[in-house]
Amino acid sequence: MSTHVSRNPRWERRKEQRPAELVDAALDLFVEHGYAATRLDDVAARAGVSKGTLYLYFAGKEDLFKAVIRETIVPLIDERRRDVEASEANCAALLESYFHDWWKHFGCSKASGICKLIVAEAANFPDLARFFAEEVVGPNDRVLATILERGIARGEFRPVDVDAAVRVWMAPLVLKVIWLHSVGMVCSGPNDVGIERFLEVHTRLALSALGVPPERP
Amino acid sequence: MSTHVSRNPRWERRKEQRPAELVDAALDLFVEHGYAATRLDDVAARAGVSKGTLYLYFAGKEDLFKAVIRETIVPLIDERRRDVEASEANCAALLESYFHDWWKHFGCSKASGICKLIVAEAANFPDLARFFAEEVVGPNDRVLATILERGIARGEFRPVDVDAAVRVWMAPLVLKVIWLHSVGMVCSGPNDVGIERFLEVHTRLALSALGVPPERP
Amino acid sequence: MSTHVSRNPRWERRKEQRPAELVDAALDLFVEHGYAATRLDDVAARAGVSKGTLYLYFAGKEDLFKAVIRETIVPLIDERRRDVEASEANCAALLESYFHDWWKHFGCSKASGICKLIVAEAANFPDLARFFAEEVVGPNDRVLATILERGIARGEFRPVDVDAAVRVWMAPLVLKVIWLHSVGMVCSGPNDVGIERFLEVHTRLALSALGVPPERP
Amino acid sequence: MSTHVSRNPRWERRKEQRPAELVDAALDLFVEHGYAATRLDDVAARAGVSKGTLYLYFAGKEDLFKAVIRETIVPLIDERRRDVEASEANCAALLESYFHDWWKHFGCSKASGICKLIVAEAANFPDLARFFAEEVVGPNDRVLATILERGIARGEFRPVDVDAAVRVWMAPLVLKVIWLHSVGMVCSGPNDVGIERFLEVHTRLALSALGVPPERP
DNA sequence: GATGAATGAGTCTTCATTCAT
DNA sequence: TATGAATGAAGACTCATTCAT
Repeated sequence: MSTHVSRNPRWERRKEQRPAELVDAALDLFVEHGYAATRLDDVAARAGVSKGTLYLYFAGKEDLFKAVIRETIVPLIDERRRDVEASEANCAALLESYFHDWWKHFGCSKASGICKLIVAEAANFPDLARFFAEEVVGPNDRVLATILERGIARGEFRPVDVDAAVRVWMAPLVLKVIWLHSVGMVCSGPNDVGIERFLEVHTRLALSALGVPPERP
Repeated sequence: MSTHVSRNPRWERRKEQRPAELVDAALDLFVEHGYAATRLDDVAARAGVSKGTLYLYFAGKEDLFKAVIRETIVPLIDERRRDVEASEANCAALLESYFHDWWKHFGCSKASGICKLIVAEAANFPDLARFFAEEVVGPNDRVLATILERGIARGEFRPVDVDAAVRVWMAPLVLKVIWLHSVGMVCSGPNDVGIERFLEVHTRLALSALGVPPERP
Repeated sequence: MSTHVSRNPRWERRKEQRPAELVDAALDLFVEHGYAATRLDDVAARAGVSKGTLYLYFAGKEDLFKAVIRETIVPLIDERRRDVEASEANCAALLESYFHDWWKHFGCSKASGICKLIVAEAANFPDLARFFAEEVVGPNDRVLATILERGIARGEFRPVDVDAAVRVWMAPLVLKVIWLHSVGMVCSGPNDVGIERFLEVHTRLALSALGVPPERP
Repeated sequence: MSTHVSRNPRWERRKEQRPAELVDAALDLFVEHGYAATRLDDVAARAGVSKGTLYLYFAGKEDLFKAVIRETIVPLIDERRRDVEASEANCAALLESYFHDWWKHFGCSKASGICKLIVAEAANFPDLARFFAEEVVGPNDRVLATILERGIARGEFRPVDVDAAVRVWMAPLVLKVIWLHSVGMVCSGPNDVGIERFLEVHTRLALSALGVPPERP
């Protein structure tokens, strides 16, 4: 094993890791400053490479942006879907764990900052917004819809308008995410409610509306 | 009461209206394109003045942006509070009309675009975000909380965690507003639900959770 | 009359002259360095304005380039055509004066540097090449063709293939122009021939080929 | 005769051919796009090597460009001179075949693109322009001068100013070459004349001017 | 020798801001 | 007051050149 210590070579060859490192750096900066206010120089610097290197891996700013979405969000949605498909719990428990897992695996991850980003930049980058709506929002809604449909079919839930209910019940989670990555970053909001209590109440209200009485342990 | 007779009333009135016209034009463009992508050239053009004139009334882009937020949002909050304070209906009806009125007077107005703006630019304008949280979100939440507290106190509603429920139940409306001003502008989302049906379902689910059975006509 | 001497105002307002000044500066630099090697910064500097000002009058580099052609060459061609149409000399004299005038008004002007430019950049800016071929080369050739056709019709010239002869007889002038703006700029060519003698010989050879015997004074 | 047995003949031959292959690829691209618009990446790719390899053989873009000019043009000049020196035809026939051969061996070859290159880049590469003027234009003109002088000396041609006539009569061929590699690449020019007819007419007009009557077969 | 990942200076272009008129 | 011509700093992107492998 060589004990040779390299004397600060001007750069290092890391073809494999570079894209992921760049996407990672870009995620941080895009989420923090928004799309327009993020300079590619800074992304490169944070990834520890020069501006030019970035262009070896991505065609430009928009391409990088798309890569960020593809690499960071889409896998998380898939994961969520697989979890629910594999679950054999009763539907009330499944709904509860869905909300909690959604938060645990996505909501409180860095990647959730993308939601704010998309909302902020949709008008200027319609392609990205459409991509996000189709690849993220649609599939994600489908997972919750599956739970509701299953519960209603089994008689565990009172019948509801599933499509509308999905939007209504995803909203608190999504807006919480958006809030935390925007206003929540600069001030503790008025009557801020801790996430645990928030999820608890949200779940309880939804189950009540579905006709599931509170458990008494 | 002034006895001053203006020599050129039309022109002077104009002068007093200028700032409002500029704020109006700026609101449209900021909502549509976001802060960074909005050019002052375009704001001036839409207001029918030259770019230089804009600088007679505002110190710069930031100042204009802040004016837009402050001038546009504050009046709406006041209006919302007065409406609810004046109501004397029963609480279920009051809740229902609150959601519908919120939409009718704010959600579908041009001003609701501010929500998206704040979220998108919170990181770059922290003081505005704080202002918004304190002056808009807080008071607005308070109105809904009042309704819930009154309903619970009167025994019309089952007891709930009011603060948390307020956040949960405002979220669908707020996110809808944000969505319509962003992704909704460039594509019809997946399982899009019309606003009427959306409000209906939302109200019904909330009332169910509050233990109010559906009316039978 | 004011004796006030302005103390170096940071800039001067010259809406009318600016475009012409910029086109002028651009002509110099484009001819000297070619299209790609000319920096807009330098064009602006030579015109005495800042880089930004250039963009007030031209959409970009290519637009500026087109303007240079339009403003500097096209008028000269028109002038040539009007001269010939108005002439009432015999055709031999007309041909001779055409060659000399072409040189005097165009060949030795700064504008003739465009010929080299077009040739050099045609591949990268096909639009410009086509524009030049249609607006400059075609009309210019037509003028010479008119002279030849008139001479042949009147029996002053021996019949020749007019279209081909036009290309053959314009070539020495055009190539001379191209040469002087390229190789001729950096060295006095081998067996360089002064322009007067060159025109003389060219005219004489052409007239000989057309069957016009040399004058004996 | 070397007794050295190369261990890997194919690979070694390759090594010796590399520079020529690179020059060849560069000629194509320089002629097609000009100096500035040609990327070394593309040159390397066309030669089937990596960009780095190019730098093993040439100091940089300029060096490669100079190599292209020098390597490509010199052999052609020599060839042209030898051809004419060897001819024993009468001078009218010799002149005719000179024009046609010039076209056949040089004008329609890839190498003729150099003419356009030199013209386009003379200002940026003055030493190349001088080299071209001395090593190419001079010797080439000399050949035509030789023909004219011989014809006049033998009484086959009417006396003319040989130096000037040489420039006049080379011009149509050279300009044709330049045109075909520039404007001709992107549009069929106005009153375009096929090369055969062009050469025919050019030769006929020159011979007429030299007092050689058309042949009657 | 050969490779191609990495570099960074250089250029076009945009737009908030200034200021002579 | 109002104008809009002029400014210049800033950022995306390119590509000749270098150098670790």
